[in-house]
Amino acid sequence: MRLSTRARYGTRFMLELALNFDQGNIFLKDIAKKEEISEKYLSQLVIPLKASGLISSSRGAHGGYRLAKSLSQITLKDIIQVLEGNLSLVECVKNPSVCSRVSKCVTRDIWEKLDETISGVLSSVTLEDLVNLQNKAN
Amino acid sequence: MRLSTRARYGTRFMLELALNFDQGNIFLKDIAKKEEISEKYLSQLVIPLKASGLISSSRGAHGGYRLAKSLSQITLKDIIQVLEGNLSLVECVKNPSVCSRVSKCVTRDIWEKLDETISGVLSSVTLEDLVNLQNKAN
DNA sequence: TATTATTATTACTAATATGGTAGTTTTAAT
DNA sequence: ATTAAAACTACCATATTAGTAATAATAATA
Ligand code: FES
Ligand code: FES
Repeated sequence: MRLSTRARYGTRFMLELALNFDQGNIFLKDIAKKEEISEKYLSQLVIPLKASGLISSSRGAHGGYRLAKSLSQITLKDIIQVLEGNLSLVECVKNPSVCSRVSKCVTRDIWEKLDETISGVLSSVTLEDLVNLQNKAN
Repeated sequence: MRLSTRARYGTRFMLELALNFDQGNIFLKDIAKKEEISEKYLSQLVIPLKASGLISSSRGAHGGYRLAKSLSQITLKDIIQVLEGNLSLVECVKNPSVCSRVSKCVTRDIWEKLDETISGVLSSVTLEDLVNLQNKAN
């Protein structure tokens, strides 16, 4: 029950974009250095983030990445969902066909409740919140 | 971010023990059959459950497993903690030494909050609750 | 227009975790 | 002694995770 490095690194990438929201395009290279994340690995994570419309990019010199929405419109749930694929702790909660026991399985009801709780927390935290936390810390 | 089969199978094993709390020792073999779980695999999961004091066992003929505490004293958190080792979604929350960035990392605060929320839900559900849910369903 | 700096794409790989199976030994009741 | 169960030990196949490497496409600019 671990959050993948994809989700964690991706969140930190998004936070860096948020902290530099008014600076135009930011180089992936710079974020990788600042956050101590492998540049090549990070460049994989950015693909689904772009495909989902959370960020946009420009190629070539003076290229880079930027948020495609305002800080308050991007939640942790958005980011993690894109990078982990499916937020559910247990496959059969969102995809009942994988379990033959769905109708008689009490534990499934609990996993479902847990999923909803986690989603609730993640969707309540926006990039704006993270930026505010960061600023308060400094 | 998936709950392991260890945790899920183990929970179902514990639920079966709970449903038969007054029947004395229950054979692992019978639970494995009823819950459609590999007998050999399940026999690995009971080792930590026994070591943690949640269940006890008897060998030999007329042996088997039984809960070592009352239904209301065993929570899902107890069970999953034993089978997953560490409930934390992110290693550095409970073990700060693994991350060099702990002091300046805002995301860690969020992961910590999320951990607490999950623990809260899991420790609020006892085997007694599961048994009641099961009985209501039938 | 050649150069340069960036993102984009593709392919591979090492390490670890997961989800098992198989066989043997110990124990306790009959 | 026999039998039926848990306990222990060892192994294994597969999937996932985390990462590297090389190359192509693109866009600014000198
Ligand atoms: S865990 Fe899927 S139905 Fe029980
Ligand atoms: S994730 Fe461990 S300190 Fe940021």
